[in-house]
Amino acid sequence: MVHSGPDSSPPYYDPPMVTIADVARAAGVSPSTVSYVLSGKRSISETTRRRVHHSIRVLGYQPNAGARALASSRTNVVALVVPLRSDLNVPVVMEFVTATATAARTYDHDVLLLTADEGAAGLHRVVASSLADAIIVMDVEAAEPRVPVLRELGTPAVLIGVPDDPHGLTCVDLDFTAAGSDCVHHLADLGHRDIALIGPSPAVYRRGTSYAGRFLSGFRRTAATRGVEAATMACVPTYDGLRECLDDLLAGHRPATGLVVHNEAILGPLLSELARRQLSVPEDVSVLAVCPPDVAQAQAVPLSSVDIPAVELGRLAVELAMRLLDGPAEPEVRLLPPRLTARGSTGPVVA
Amino acid sequence: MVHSGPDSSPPYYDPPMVTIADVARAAGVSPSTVSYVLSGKRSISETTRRRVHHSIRVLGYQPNAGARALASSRTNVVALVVPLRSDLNVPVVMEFVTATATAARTYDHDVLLLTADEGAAGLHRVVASSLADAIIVMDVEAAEPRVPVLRELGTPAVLIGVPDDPHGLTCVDLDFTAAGSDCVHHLADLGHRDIALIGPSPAVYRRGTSYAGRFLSGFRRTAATRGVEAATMACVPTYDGLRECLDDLLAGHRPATGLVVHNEAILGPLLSELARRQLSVPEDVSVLAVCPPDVAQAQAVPLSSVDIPAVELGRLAVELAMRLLDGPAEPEVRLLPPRLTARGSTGPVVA
DNA sequence: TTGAAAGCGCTACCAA
DNA sequence: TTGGTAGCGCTTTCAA
Repeated sequence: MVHSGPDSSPPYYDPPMVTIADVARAAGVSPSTVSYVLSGKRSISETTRRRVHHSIRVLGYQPNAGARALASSRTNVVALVVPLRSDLNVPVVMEFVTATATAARTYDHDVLLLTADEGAAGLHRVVASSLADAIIVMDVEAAEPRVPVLRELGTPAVLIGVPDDPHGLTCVDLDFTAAGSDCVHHLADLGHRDIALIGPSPAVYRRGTSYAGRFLSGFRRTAATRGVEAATMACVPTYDGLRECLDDLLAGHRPATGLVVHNEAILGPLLSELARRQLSVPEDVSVLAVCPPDVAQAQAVPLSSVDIPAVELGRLAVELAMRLLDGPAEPEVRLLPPRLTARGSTGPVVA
Repeated sequence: MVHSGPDSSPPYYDPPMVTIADVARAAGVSPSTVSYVLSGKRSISETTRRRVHHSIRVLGYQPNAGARALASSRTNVVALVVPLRSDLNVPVVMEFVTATATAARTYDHDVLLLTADEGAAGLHRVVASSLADAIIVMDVEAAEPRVPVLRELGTPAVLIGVPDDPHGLTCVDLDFTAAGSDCVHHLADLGHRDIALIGPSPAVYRRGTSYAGRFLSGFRRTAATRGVEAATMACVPTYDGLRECLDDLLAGHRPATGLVVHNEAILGPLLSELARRQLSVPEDVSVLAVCPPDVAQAQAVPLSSVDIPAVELGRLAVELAMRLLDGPAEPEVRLLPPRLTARGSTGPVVA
């Protein structure tokens, strides 16, 4: 006997597609009426609306995305360009990605994922093929090569980060300049006269990553203002890299008593290494991190930190993108004010 | 004087859309010919092909995705469902996501991002609205609630992870059972008689996350075979959680001399805490991790580890999805054999 | 308040 | 080897 029954059915068969015409027929109205019920673009009598909604539910109707995009020139998709770099803060990036996707859904949009390695060509492709209505770009550099493309594409776009020339573009970010400044103030207020910034990987600075430079300049400027001695070092995110940094920063005749760490990946190693060197936090050295709150909490010593509000930024980016889609809006650079939370890893200098 | 000039132009204007008809006209052929040149679905004379390609390049033509999807019932998009959980291994998830996106591009596909919080409804939505041709699902649980939906949708799908009943579904994953087993063998071969597994968060086990259970059972079974004493503990991924684990595992009259760590987030804290307790690795205690190689390398002590091949898995998942799209294919569960790399954190028991 | 129907840009069938 | 053209399912004008 030949195999038969449910198991011999082909693995994939097309499920019966329900169209707007099916709904219209079932509800006893015209397709255009169904369309208008869905879009709300013209007034519909209460009874008609109910009948239509009922049919939609019963038939399990879902508008065909392609057809809708073709007819309306709106895809209801936003493209999100994520960095591939591993020297970036992975958890922050991931938080951002999920926040964006979640926020997009609240506006009835989906997210198309682009990787940064496609570069400007990727942006072109997505726009020219009408795959998305708007673009959100992460990991923006100071001299961002994608910025001119974005401008000439004329597609609604939101940058996470601020390039040197944000003219005509919508950007959101944490106010890293203020963050750098706040960190210095916090430590200076506690009496520290010798502080140090342990920054991201040299590669991050080298390619002019927007936030790194801004944090650095806020840090330096305020250090000068407050008259504190401030060393700054890029730090390769490995245990050895960190060790080198510490050797430099904690040696000498005026070792740093306060460390600002703008490099999430080495927070753990830093605390281990300090412990190994018999330095206790915050008695011997204060540690102030720049990272998401949950990361700060999870360390061996809960860290005082300036939050990186990835979720808020994601939400905000989507919100601004939607505003751009709704019609011409003034380009703006929106910087969220930093929030510093003391968690016990920073304290007064012990004489 | 009223503002005028380039600056007063509206921020977004529709760029002139180039259609297949434009290309056809420019090349002096019919639209269908252009279409066939692009799809390769029928033979085209060399001269025609060249003329068409030339026009495409000159005009900068990009096929409209919506129109193409509507006409061909193929979106060239795969949906990727990512977990939102923060108790998961974020870097692994991110590696996987980027690997998937990159691999998809090599097949001329894009990736639509879905978050797991949409659940089965999200799968429904994407399929019913023809947003994607195939679905890749991460973070699969043993009694995966999305599995029945996936089966009845009949859409090509690939799971990362293996549910209890993978019947009719295509799955890829690391062979975690073998991985658990290999870890025990490695330590037993080094002479360890008392070993322990520090696993993922209790929440991960509680919801029956596929890989966690399989690793655990491989670990236990082999421990029994080899006659070694094997403790197993779930570990909340915080410093305190870890401390508790260690208190349990290293105390008693037969403390563990070998630790297998299937919890990436606590690797750093673990090493710090061991150092704090004056236990050196591997002299006093061997540590064997399950994590991506770069994470293992970056620790204070480079860790012997079983690799989690996120990139390979992403590629493979896409590859299998593409195969499913090409026509009926046998469902299969593809488990990658584990690879254990010794990096010096595991050694013989010191008597 | 509703319907009819003309496309949106592309694919793929039917002809040649 | 090529062209003509009928749709794919939807939105949106134009008319009633």
